[in-house]
Amino acid sequence: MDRASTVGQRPSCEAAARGIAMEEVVLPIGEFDLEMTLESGQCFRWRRVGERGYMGVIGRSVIHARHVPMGHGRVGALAVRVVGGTVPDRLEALIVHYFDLARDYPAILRTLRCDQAFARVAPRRAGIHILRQDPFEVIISFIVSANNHIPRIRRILDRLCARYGEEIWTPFGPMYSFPRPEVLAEARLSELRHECGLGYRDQYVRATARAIAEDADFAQWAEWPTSVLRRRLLALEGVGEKVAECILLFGFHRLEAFPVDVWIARAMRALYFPDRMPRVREIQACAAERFGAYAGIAQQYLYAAFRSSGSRKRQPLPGEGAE
DNA sequence: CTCCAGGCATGAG
DNA sequence: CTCATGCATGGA
Repeated sequence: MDRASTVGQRPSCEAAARGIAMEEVVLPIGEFDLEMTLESGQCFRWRRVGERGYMGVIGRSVIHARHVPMGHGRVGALAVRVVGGTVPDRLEALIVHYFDLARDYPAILRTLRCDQAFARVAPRRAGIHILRQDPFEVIISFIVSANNHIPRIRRILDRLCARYGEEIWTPFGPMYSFPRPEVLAEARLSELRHECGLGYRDQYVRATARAIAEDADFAQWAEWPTSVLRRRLLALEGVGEKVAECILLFGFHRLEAFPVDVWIARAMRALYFPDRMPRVREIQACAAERFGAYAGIAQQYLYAAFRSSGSRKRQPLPGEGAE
């Protein structure tokens, strides 16, 4: 039978049209931990498939990635294939770039661990990488993240993509690209608010989408110095201090950016300000001094350590528990 | 029921 | 400049 006819209305879905027998690319990954990275709160749209697998959208490609443990060695590998959408020319290069696999995270972690307080609570293994996500997706995602729970952020973004993104067929069901700025710019507020569940953030999302859609220079933002870019981000509706840092770190790969949320404030207080709650400015100055150009990576390890250990109530700090 | 979530915009002092 | 308050929503 004619396979292509089943997706005839969507000629762009080459991977789907050819079935899922796409070749699998296997990459060495060192200490990289796919699960920790994808569950670290920097991205919201990857979803678990099976035991060790994850599926997500990178650009117009749907990627399935799974961790492959290697024999008796400590390090494993990453098995990746395209299961929908556009087939990239060089899948391996795309994956190395997206997961930042070429960077020496273990060396960075060793440097960060020179700080004794950090070393006490940080993991020994550099499992979490900073992804190279699409800037616009990160901007909208973290506007949505403000004063919100991660599970709900996920649901809101899923609905946003299903409604305004483009459908990409996969054997696991439909996936969606992230909506383009021009599309969100035209969205109806009531639809954003009630159908997508954005609540009072409806206006922030649309206004920001409009600002970016109308800014012919947006593609150049990635070339701007961090301080200039930070200013520009803060001018977007719904983007404050914390969200701007998240966008710098997760959307523009500025590894010195240091988002301070409630968890990081608790962590930094516990580590460096035991007898008082410092201001955000102090926390950032402290982070810049101690973690320098890789403050953002330190932040991710701190966030992971404190978020997972925290169930609302007073808790022993990670590291001061069982010793 | 209340409280909180990877905060922000706004207005008062 | 700093500080307090309201805010949509839904899970705990």
